[in-house]
Amino acid sequence: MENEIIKYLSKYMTISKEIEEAIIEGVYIRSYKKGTILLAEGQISDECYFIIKGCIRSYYIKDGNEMTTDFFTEEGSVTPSAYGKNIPSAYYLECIEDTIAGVGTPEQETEMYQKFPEGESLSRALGETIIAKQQDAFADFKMHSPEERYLHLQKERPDLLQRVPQFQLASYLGVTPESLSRIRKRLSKK
Amino acid sequence: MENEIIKYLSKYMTISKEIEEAIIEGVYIRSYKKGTILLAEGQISDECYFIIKGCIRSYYIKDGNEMTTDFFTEEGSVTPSAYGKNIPSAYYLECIEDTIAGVGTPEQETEMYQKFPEGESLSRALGETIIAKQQDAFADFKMHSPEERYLHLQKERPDLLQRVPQFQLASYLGVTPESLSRIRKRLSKK
DNA sequence: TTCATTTCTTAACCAAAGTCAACGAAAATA
DNA sequence: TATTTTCGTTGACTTTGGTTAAGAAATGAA
Repeated sequence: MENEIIKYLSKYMTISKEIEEAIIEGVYIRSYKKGTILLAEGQISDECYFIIKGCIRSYYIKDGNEMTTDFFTEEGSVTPSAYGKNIPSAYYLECIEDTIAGVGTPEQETEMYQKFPEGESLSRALGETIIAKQQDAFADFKMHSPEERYLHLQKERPDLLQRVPQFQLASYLGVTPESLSRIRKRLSKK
Repeated sequence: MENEIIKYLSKYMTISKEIEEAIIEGVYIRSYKKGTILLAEGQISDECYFIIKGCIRSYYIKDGNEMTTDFFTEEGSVTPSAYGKNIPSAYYLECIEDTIAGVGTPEQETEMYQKFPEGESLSRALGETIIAKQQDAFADFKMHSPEERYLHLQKERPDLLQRVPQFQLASYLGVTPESLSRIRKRLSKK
């Protein structure tokens, strides 16, 4: 299980044996039932997750409606924006499938940084990559119509169309469930 | 001038006298004429900016049209997503006003990290803050109609409505210039 | 200042998305 | 399994935004 985490991190920098061991020691593995709320709006967040198996959804609640902002699946990491900051979270994190994840805490992170300062470079590099990806995703969103966004999702993350309820995909794509249904109908006729 | 940078960074962590001096030594101040392209699509980016005075716009070009993704003004920092990564930039950076900025380079940064490892914590903290802000902005965008987004902009960054051409605001808001014109007309009648 | 270019506004038309409501299908739960 | 709730689809209607085109206003350059 921990190997998955090392594999993931290796994409961003060379992981020494020592760091590898520190990570394996520090991170603990947990499993959650489908429907588990990992973080609720207003809560202080003190955990971040690395998904080994399953799917986590992040969403806001606006006017009583859920507004899905992202889906995280295998090999994805979820760091709540309020993580370790002692400020209440603006959004929810929910396991929409039975999920197994590596769980990290600020304490464990700080401890690791003290032992291995290189860890901080890693976090920084990872953070920069996330920023770049988010910028691209946002620009892409603005540049395309809902229909184009659906097609793009179909191409890039076809698994989501299978494993995620449609009304959650709808808000993720920035349309109503009715619209998404119509988009799918329109596309199936081509 | 350098004081502005220190003031900005102080929001995110305590800056010791030593770091302060290192920053002042390392960062150099430049001024750019309105219209200067700081970074073009396809270019390798090796500079990041801290705006002391002026305005920088980031935009993609899609089907020959400019697609504005952000405006950075006084006390804002601009780190191209490809900064220091040796990969070509996906977007442009342009000064849309005469601009004075502090300029940082990867070399200078690395040098600073070696002298002051705390600098890395600072970068990390700053990066996390940027990620959180981006997430919120993206969620907000999806949650609101173009009209609501315009009102929000009017409330949060009223200066932009004055200093930025409307067609650039339009793509930033995710609508055509014609639509933005109509939205403004609609709102003026209330 | 004058001329040319760019930007903003308006109008007409069309396509797409939002809204409201109804109904059947699927899934969760007792 | 039966019952209840949630989810997905469809239809009718309204609102909004995209497109195209034209002209007015502002901007910048000669």
